[in-house]
Amino acid sequence: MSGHETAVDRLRSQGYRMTPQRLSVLDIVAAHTGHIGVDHVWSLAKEQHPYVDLATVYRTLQVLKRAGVVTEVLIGHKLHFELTDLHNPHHHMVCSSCDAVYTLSPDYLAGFSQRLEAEFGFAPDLENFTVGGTCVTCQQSAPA
Amino acid sequence: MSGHETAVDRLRSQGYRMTPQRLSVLDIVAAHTGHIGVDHVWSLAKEQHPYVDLATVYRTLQVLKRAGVVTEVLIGHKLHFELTDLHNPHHHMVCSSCDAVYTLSPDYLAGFSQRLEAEFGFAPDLENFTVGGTCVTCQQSAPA
DNA sequence: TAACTAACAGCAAACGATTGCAACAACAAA
DNA sequence: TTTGTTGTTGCAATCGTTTGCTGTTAGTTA
Repeated sequence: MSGHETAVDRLRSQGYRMTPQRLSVLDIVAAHTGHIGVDHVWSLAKEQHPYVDLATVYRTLQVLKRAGVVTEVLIGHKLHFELTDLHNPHHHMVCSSCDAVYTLSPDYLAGFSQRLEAEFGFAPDLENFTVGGTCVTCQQSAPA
Repeated sequence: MSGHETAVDRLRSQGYRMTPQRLSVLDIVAAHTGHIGVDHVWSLAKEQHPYVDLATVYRTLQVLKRAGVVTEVLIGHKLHFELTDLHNPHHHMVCSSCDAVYTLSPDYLAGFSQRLEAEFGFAPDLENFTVGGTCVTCQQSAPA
């Protein structure tokens, strides 16, 4: 019905329980193309569970993130989430001027990641990785 | 006396004004070896200016960051700052498990940065860049 | 099926950080 | 030195996010 039995299984196998609220949040993020803001998730969740608390939405999203089911993207000062696409992994570039989000192939960071692992034993969290900076458009419209 | 005339000049040339509060914050960050948390800056600043507000400290640090005088490091959920060392630039790795901070030579990201510039015209803000992840110690003590 | 227990939801309070506003002060120009 | 303008401060309110607590519920066991 929902198409993410695997996600539910992964959650359960890690000792998490499936509650109606969690299923709802998972459905919302899964149904949304691209990243979705927390308050947007909340307002959609309230349509199904009017008494669902914002804290529950936040906690659920962190649980889903920890389980590897969703990916976190920090846009401006707000957290967004998207369904983790195992078949098409990518990182994010976010323009700190206009909040535009660009996806980035893992190729761009593979070498970097391997060097950190090899030389420092440091395992970077690249799944929830975003680089901040300034996009082309904003560089042209507001030169230094 | 303070040893950062250049920093003060840089601020003034960008249209910023030098207030006692700003000088105080700048002195505190400059006198501190390594990164220092915002609340720590505040408590030290209050010794000289008892009525200085936390908002002023935050605003001042953002001004100093925008002017390229200090560098921002996100440790856990708290902002830290250090004097930008033009002679020894570096990035930061932060362990999300134990909050340990490691410095990283710019060499590790030079290629990455150049590719983003060349292929997307995206100018990453590498000066205030931190990679999150798990350090060696925490990987060993808490295996997956 | 009923009983148990660990995890969870809702609520409210707290956290770190940012912002709007009116009084104030730094700097330049006269 | 005085004046004027514009950036800055302190204060309080607010933002987005996290956390402690208590009653509730999912999933297990018998």
